[in-house]
Amino acid sequence: MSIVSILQKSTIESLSALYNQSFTEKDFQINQTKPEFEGDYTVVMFALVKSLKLSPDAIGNQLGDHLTKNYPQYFSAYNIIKGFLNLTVADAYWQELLNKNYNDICYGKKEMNGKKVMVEYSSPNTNKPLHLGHLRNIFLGWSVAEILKANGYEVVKSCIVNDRGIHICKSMIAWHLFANGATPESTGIKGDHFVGDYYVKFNDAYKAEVEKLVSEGVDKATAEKEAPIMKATQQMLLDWEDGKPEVMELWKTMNGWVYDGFDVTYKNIGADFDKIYYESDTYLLGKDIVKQGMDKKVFFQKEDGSIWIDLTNDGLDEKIVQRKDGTSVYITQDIGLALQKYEQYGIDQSIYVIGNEQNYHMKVLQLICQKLGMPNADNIYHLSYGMVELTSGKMKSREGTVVDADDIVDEMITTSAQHTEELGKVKDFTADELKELYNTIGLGAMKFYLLRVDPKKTMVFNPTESIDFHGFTGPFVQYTYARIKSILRKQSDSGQLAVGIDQMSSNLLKPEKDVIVAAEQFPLMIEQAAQEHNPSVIANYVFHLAKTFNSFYSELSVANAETEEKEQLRLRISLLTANILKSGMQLMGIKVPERM
RNA sequence: GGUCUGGUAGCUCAGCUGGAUAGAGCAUCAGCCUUCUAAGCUGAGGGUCAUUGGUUCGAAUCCAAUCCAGAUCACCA
Repeated sequence: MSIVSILQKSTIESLSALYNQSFTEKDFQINQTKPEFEGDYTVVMFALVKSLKLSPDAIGNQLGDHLTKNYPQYFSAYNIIKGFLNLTVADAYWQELLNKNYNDICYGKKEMNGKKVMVEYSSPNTNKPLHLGHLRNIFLGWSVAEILKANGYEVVKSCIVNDRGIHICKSMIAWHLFANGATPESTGIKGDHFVGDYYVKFNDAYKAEVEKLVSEGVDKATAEKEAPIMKATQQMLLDWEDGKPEVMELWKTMNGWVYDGFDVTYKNIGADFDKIYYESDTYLLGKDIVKQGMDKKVFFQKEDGSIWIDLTNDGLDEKIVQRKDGTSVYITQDIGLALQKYEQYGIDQSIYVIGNEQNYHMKVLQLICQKLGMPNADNIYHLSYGMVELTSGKMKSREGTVVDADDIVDEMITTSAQHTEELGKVKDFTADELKELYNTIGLGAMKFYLLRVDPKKTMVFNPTESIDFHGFTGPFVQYTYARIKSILRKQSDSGQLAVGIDQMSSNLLKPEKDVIVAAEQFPLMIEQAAQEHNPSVIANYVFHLAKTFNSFYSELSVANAETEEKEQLRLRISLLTANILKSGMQLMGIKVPERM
């Protein structure tokens, strides 16, 4: 149990003993004591004043007295300042916490709880390579999956690949027209980029055709419809739906190139999936559901034959679920897939990592699932994240301001290599070791930068800032870890960690205690991060712990401690910190190096 | 126009289930490497928490209105 819970419980018990009144945790507030005051945790008295009809200071005195007398193993001293009861937590508590957990690499993680969650993330189109926005999505999805695992959930990581449709046909047509049989192999271009280039070529050609038509006197709307390349694309989509062999062949080949490219990127950044869905398999799902929905009178048909749902009572509009020609729309297959996920995996919760531009869509999807009575509809959760913008504004593919995922990752790794070489601390590393280190640092910087911000907020990507390795960054935390490992290596050589220190003869010094206090909060942070589906909780925490440790490191020596006992204590503090930094970073998909 | 987000230091962000003098990092300035890794540490300056009203012993935090920015409201996906 955390010290905050202990304090809550014992305060409730004390208040009941003192005043014969019962309270709950919600009746008073507990905060960490501000550094300028004496104490570790603070009970705020004001909320109790009304029901107890006593002054804040009077309650504080009686409560502080009672707590220190009856729970001496937890609270050793108190003071009252302006209605705030500041309690000093007994060294024995911190001591015990440290001794119990210092060597536990699973510290903070929970037992399996028997619940299953699916996290869907990444979900790319197969007509262009991944970009910075996908990276935020992927890192978020992966991290949330890890955080849920740490909280005891079984997690299935999934991905829906948008591999069909008019936009895919665009790059196919462009390849057909302009490639002269070129392939990724023949050009040496990575498959996803190769296909993406033809998507761009399509748009260029299309634009030129439209302009030409307009200059010939055709009005713009007609020109956009009648441009030959667009008509060819639409024909290709029909051919695809008919399963025309040569179209299917081209489609498979080009998607294959894209998947080869994606695989490389995923591997580089350490992303993976347990289940991949393809839209070409799922796009017909949901047709049965439309029928069922009609029977249940959830849906209704208009005179032209199209099928709709009326969501006006829920503050939304009417939404189409099937076109008048009987084909299904985007949301219909989503309903089908939502049900399929549940049927295949029996998941208790279904998380969708999707940008906030689809808030409306996801709200509609959940409402429809609920109205259809789908078993887990209430447990659909849209992890809605904000767009990544540049300092110059939004990324726009048409203006070529999109930051490519492979490019930015390469850049981060190159920068980490330069930086590491300048510092010259790992000159004895082999080429392979160096490569691994550069990857660890570069990717660590990248992931930390994207995960440290609250997911739901729009964030600004500043290239210069993102490759900074100082301060609130991944490399800072990695560096702190490497420093600790350096201490531990030296000490374990001399077998130091064997000696017990269950009884301390001297008090904890401030820097020592600060680190333990921070370490004690790790389990709460894992819980909070899971509740909020928010990896930035972990990023902020891990940074705070690393910072606290660095202060400790600069003020006190482990190797040359005043006494044997202090040396042991500090070794344990160091080991505990290292373990937490490692598992905390792991929750964000970031590795930590033994040396850097 | 309807709905939903957001507005905190020069910049990027914490804090938002109400509590003490609003915190970090970057940038700027001043110190600290003969002692466990200076990718570090210590300190300084920097704020009308968009604005106005309300609720409260107490508001960056809750409520209302206003201003500003963004998203969305397709028989597109």
